[in-house]
Amino acid sequence: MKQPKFRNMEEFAAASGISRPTVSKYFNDPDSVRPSTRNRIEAALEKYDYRPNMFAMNQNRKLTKNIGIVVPYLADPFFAEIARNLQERCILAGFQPTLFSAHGKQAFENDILDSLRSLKPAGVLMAPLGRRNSDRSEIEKFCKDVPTILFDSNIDGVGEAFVGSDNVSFVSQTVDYLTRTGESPCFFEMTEPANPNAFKRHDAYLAKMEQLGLEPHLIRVEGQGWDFERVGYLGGLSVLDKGLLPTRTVLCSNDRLAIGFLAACYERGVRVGHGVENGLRVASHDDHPYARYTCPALTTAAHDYEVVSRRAVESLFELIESGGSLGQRKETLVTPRLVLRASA
Amino acid sequence: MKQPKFRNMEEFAAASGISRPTVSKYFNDPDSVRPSTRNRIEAALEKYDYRPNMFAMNQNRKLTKNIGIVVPYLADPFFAEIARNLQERCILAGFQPTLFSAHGKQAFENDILDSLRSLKPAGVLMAPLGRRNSDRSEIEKFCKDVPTILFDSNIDGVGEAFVGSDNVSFVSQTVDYLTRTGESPCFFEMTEPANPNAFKRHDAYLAKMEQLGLEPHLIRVEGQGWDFERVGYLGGLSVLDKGLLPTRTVLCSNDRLAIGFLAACYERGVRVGHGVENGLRVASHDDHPYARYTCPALTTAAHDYEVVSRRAVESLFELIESGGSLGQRKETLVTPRLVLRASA
DNA sequence: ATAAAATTTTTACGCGCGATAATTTTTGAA
DNA sequence: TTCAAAAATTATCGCGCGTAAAAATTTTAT
Repeated sequence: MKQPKFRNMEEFAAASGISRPTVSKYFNDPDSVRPSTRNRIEAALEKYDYRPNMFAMNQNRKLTKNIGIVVPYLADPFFAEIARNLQERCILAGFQPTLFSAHGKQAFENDILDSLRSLKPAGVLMAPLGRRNSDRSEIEKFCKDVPTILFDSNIDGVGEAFVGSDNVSFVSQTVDYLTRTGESPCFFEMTEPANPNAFKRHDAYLAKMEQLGLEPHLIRVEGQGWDFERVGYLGGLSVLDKGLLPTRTVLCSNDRLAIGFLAACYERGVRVGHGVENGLRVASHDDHPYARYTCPALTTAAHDYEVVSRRAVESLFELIESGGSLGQRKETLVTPRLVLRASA
Repeated sequence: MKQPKFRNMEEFAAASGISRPTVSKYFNDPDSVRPSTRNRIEAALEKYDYRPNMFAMNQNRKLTKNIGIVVPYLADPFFAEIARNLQERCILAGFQPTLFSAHGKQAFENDILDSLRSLKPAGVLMAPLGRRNSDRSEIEKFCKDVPTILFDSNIDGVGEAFVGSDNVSFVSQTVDYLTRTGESPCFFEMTEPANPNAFKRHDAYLAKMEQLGLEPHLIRVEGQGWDFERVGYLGGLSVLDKGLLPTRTVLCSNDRLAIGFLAACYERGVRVGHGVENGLRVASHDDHPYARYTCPALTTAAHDYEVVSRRAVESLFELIESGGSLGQRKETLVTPRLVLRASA
């Protein structure tokens, strides 16, 4: 059984036989004290179980050990997964990450920026709602105050760096694959996407088709918000019922749309799959955690979650160590990899 | 354009013509000052844009406005959805929620408790990893220090109250429905579930079958961790290939298992659906956000997210207002509702 | 109008820790 | 052993705000 807790650092320092400023230094950075004293402090820590008051700690520190992680929509498993990854890396580096989700709404995103300011974070990792949905001027102001790395979705010139997957490569790989193995695809997308990467993929599809000397076909379905599966499902039903598919190969802008589209195909009895007689081929982008459990399993281009999150955190630490400015805004694009499954 | 920010409350108070202690009172509880002075402060707030330093604020306050929300696994859309719901409610009530995920690991869960202590939260909403996976004694100690409401998964006697869905009712409804519309189901589950509700559902299945005078059949598949879809998929393949299904009606312990199982059925060409010739019927529990996009769409019993989150937050506020103890530990079980789709 | 009640102002202290400067001790190399 | 560099100690402030008590003011009731 451990000693009753101390009321403050003074008492703990006394009990461990070290002066308070040294203990304070230790908590700020354990490596900043001599190994022998570090051991003594850690021995006392084992014995007595004391934790500094984080409010008092952060009040006067120029730089806290807090890190903010902001995602646009946490109920999207893609963001849940990458947020988990980022959090773990921050903790391992001795920081204390706090997770925020804008839940798809600009008002929340702005509220989060306010909350973040009062956290006085050493740095922020932010995946914004995107160019069209974020309040650019607010985010810009925020990035002037707080060292911020954008990830997943870029806003030109905002933040000290950007790390994300290469949307052009996503589309290029899938279109290439589909074209080589059969008919080239039409592109299934939302008319008003919530996800900003959708625009880049749209452009990349048109460019790639032009490069290949092929005629592009866009299938644009109605719907807004973040309920992509629903949009893909309803749009899919409508497209199938009206016979609007210009090709038998469909490339969806993202996996969540594809999940809905495949559900629509199943419901209408439309067969889907690579090598399926008279079947549709369906492919997509992201490698959503559920992409391998669709029917049939989804051929898609996969984010390299591991590399994206590692690079983002590395960039942030570099930024923090540099004192808040990197001089040059750096954009890192991680190359996705094609994952072949049964759907195309 | 707003004034350059003030360095502290003193300056803001001076600029707004109110004394600092009164301003302090206002930030602690806007209703504790006279309406006329409240208006004056809020007018100044509009004009000058000042926010109190949250670290200095919380340092001496006995009770902060912080609320901790802890879930076992944020990448599970069920928890993502309910966390979102809880967060919104807390914000509306003027609290500042902070979200934590244990990522399925006991060590993380314990770390979170430590972080929470130093947040000095007014209260905590916690969905623990569960009786078998949580460190009961640690959570118990924590609940003694911090007013805590458990939700989703109960640990007997721990916390001031529990709010969750009624697992018995889940199973009772699905078994009843399946039995009335055809053959009664076998029960598809994991041998070592990560999710504690699985045990309750297991027991409820056996009890229900006994009550109906029917013979229960358990199909228990190997696998551990939180990758339920994978477990359901691999287990499904194995069961189908070995012809181990005792009945043509399968009730899965939860939707994520069912998603994997349905993928296995699809891959093996096993037809599934209500009214499908020679088809399997598959049903489940939770109404996972993706349950309507499986192939076929999943018949399931649905959590009432809305009610569970509302009740949990209500209980917490009651607990906070009562000063940290309700006297009697209250357990609230919300009744799920059957959602009929194509799979059964 | 006057007394009583409610609210605000004034004044002052303390919280727990970060930070600094001056002093003393320890370390490690010559 | 000697001495300079490195580290720890002592002493002392200040941060921004909560909080408490007493005095002054405003509001409400009579």
